[in-house]
Amino acid sequence: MRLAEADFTTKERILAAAESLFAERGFDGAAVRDIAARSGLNGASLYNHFPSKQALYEAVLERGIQPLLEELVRAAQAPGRGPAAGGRIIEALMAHLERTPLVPRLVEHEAVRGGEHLARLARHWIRPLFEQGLAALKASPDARRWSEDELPLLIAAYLHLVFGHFAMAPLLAEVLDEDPLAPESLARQTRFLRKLSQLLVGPPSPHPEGSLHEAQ
Amino acid sequence: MRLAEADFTTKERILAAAESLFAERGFDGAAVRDIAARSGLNGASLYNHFPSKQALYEAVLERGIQPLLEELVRAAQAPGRGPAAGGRIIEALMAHLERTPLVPRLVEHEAVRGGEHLARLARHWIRPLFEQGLAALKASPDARRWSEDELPLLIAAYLHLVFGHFAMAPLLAEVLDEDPLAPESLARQTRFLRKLSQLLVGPPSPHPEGSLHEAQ
Amino acid sequence: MRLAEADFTTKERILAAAESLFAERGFDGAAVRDIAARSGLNGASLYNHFPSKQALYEAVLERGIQPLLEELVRAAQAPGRGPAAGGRIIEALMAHLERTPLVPRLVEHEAVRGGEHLARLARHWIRPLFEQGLAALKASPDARRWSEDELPLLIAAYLHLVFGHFAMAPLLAEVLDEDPLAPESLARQTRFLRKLSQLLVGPPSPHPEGSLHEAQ
Amino acid sequence: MRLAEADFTTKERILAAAESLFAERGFDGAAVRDIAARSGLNGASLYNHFPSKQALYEAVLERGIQPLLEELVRAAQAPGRGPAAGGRIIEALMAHLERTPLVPRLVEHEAVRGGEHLARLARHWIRPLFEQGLAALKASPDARRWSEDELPLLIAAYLHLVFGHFAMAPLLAEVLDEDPLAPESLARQTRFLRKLSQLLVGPPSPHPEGSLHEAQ
DNA sequence: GATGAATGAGGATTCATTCAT
DNA sequence: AATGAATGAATCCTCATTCAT
Repeated sequence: MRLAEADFTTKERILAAAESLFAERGFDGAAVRDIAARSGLNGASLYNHFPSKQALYEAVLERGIQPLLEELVRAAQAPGRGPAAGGRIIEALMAHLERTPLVPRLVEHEAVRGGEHLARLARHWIRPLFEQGLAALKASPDARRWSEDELPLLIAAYLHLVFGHFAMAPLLAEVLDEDPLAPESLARQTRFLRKLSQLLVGPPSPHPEGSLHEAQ
Repeated sequence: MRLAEADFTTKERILAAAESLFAERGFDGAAVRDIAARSGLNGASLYNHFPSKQALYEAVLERGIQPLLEELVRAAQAPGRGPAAGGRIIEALMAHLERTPLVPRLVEHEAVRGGEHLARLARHWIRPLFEQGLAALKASPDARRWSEDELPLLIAAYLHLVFGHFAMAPLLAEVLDEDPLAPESLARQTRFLRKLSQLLVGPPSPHPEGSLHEAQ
Repeated sequence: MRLAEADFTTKERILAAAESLFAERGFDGAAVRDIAARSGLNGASLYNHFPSKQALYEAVLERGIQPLLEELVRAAQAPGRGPAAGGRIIEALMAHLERTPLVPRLVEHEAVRGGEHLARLARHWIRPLFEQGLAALKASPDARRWSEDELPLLIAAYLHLVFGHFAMAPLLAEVLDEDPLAPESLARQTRFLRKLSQLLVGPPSPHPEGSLHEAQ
Repeated sequence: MRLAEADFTTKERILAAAESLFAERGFDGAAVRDIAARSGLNGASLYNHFPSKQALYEAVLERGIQPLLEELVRAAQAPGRGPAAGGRIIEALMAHLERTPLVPRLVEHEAVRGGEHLARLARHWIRPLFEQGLAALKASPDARRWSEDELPLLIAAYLHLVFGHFAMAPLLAEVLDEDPLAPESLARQTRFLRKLSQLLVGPPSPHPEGSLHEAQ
C-alpha cells in the first residue's frame, strides 16, 4: 500500500512536471531529463513509470483533456437549455481551466504543429465537443441569427477565445502588463466572455448598454 | 546584378523553407539540416547566409510580422473611422494573412512557449498593435457598450479569432473536414468575423437578422 | 565500494587518456571522441564524467600540476637549506616528472598559447613556485653572485631547463637519437643539471674540474 | 611588375598573419579563415597563394627557421673561436629572435606535438645546429669541464634557455609582471645568459663576483 | 523503484577546400 | 587575384533510451 501510493505519487509528479515542460517548450523542446529532474528523479527512473517520451506525452494530453471534456459534457447537459446555457458553459469552462491552465497550451502546441497525434486528438476529443456545441446552438432560439454553416465557425470562435486566453498567456502578460492567469484577470475575462456571448447568441437587445452592464 | 539576384533568391528560399518548418515544428523541432535541405542546400551552406539558427529564426519572425504590422497600420489609418472601420481592418488582415498563412503559427508558437524572444515580439510588434486598436475603439461611438477595462480584452479577442483560425488550421481541418486556408473557407471566415464584429462593436440593431444578413 | 571504485577507474582512465592526447596535440587538436575512444568509451559517455571538454582539460591540468607543486614545496621545505638544496630540489623534480612526463608538455602547450586558462595557471601555480624559489635563493650564500633582478631569470632558467627536457622530448628524441624519457637519459640529465646547478649557485671552485667531476 | 609586387606583398601578409596565428594557437587551433581575415583576405583567396593549410604552415616554419639557422651559422663562423664565442653567439641569437620573436613558439608547438613535420624539422634544421654547436664546444678549451656525453645536453640547455624565454613569454609575462619581449627585458636576459655562459663554459674564475659583474 | 553509466543517433556549428564568377 | 557560395567531414555536445546494480 505504501509502495503503491508512493508510485502513484511519483507518477503524478512526473505527469505534472511533464505537463509544465511540454506546455512551455513543446514536445521537441522538452527533454526527458529535465522532466525527470523537475520530478525529483533521475532521467532513467522515469522509464520505470512510462515506457517512452511519446507515451508520457500522450498521458499528459489525456490527463489534461479528458477531465476538460467531461466538464464540458456535464455543463452542457445541466438542466436549462435556455439562452443562459452559453454563459454557464463558459463559466464552467473557465473555472475548470483556472485549475489546469496549461492544458490549452498543450492543445495549442499540438494543434499548431499538426502532429501525428493531432488526428486522434481531433477525432476523439475535439469533434464530439463540436458536435455537442452544434446541437446546443441549434436548439437555442437566439442563435437563429447565425446560418447553419456559420455555426461551426461560432464554436471555433469560442474555442479560440477561451483557449487563446490561456494558451497565449505569456504573450498577453507582456502586452497587458498583468498576469492573465491571476484570479481577477480570469474573473474579468469570464465576465467579458459572458457579455460577448450575450451579444453573439443572446436575444436582440433594444437598449444593450443598460441591460448588459447589469447582466454580469 | 546577377549575383545579387541569386543571393537574394537563395536567402529568400532559406527564409521560406525556415518559415514553413518553424511553423510546422517550432524552433526546437525544426532541424537546420531539414531547412537547408528544403532550400536545396547542404546543411553547412545555410551558414553562409545566416550566422545561426537563432538568427534565422528571428529573421523569419521579422519577415513575417513586419509586413503584417504595416498592413494593419495602413488599414487602420485609412479614411473613414466610422463603424465600418472594424470590418475593413478585419478584411485587410484576413487578406494579408491569406498570403502569409504561416505567420500566425509562428507567432502562436512563440507566444505559447514564452521564449526569450517573446518580450521583444510583444513590445515592438504586438503592443503598438494593441494601442492602435485601443485608440480606434475609443473613437468609435458604438464601442461605448464596452467599459474601458474591457477594451483590451476585446482587442485580444480579435487577435485570438483571427490568428486562431490560421494557427489552429491543422486542428480545424481535422474537425471541420475542410481546409481552413482554402479561399472559400477564408472568405466565409471573413464574412463571419465581420458579422461578429458588427454585433460586438456595431450599432445596436433592433432587428438584427434581416439587416445583418444583408450587411455582408 | 565496488561502484565507487569503478567510477574512479573510469574517470581516471579518461583523465589519463585526455592527458596524453592533450599533451600530444594540444587542446584544439585533441578530439573528445579520440579521448573517449582511448578510454574505451563511446564519445557520449565521456560526458557522464565531465561536463565539457574545457572542464576535462582543466581537470587534467589540475591533476598534473597540483602534485608537482606539492612535491616542490615538500622538497624545498626539507631540512638543509645549504648549497645542496638546489641539487635536492632538482632531483626531486626530475624524479617526480619521470612519473608524470607529460605534464611539462601540457604546461608548455598552455604557456605557449597564452590561453585564458594561463592567468590562473600562472597566478595559482607558477607564481608561488617562483616566490618560493626566490626565497630559497636569497637565503643561499652562494647565490650572491647573482644580483637581485637576475634571480627571477635564474629561476625561469631552471624552469626552462627541467621542463624543456620533458616538453621537447619528441624533438630531442629525433636529434639525439635516443629517448629523452628513458631512465638512463633522465639519470644523465639529472646529473647534468646538478652539475650545472653547482656552477651557477654553488661555491666558487678554485679547481672546478677535479672537484666537480667527483661531485655527482 | 605592379601585380607581381602586389602578390609578393599579399603572400608576405599571409605569412605574417599565419605566423602569429600558428604561434598563438598551434596548427589545429588556427583557422584558415582567421589567417585570411588577418591578412585582409577572404578565406578562399588564400588558396590563390598557398595550396593548402599544411603548405602554408610549412612555409611559415621555413620562413622563420631558415634565417635563424643562417644567423647562427654566420655567428659561429665569425672569427674568434675563443671563449668569447659562446657569448657572441648568444648575443646574435637573441638579437635575431628579438626581430622574430614568434619563431620559438612555432618551434615549441611543433616540438611539443611531435607532429609528422617534426622529423624533417629535426633533421634539416635542429641537428645541424647541434652539430655545429658540438664542434664549437669541443674546440673550446674551457668546455673541458664537460664530458663528451654531456655536451649534447649542454647544447640542449642553451636551446631551452633561449627558446624558452621566447616561447613561454605569455606565461612569464603573467609571472614576472613584465613583458619578456620588451627591449629592456631582452637586454637583461641577454646579459644574464652571457653571465651564465661564462659560468658554464668560461674559464674557472677565482673571484667570480667582481670580474663577472663587469663582464657584461 | 532508483540510479550511474553507456550508447547510437542526431543536432548545431566549424572547417578546409573547391568552384564559378 | 579575389570572393561568395557550396560542401563533406569533423567537432562538441544533447538526447532518448537501455542496462547492471
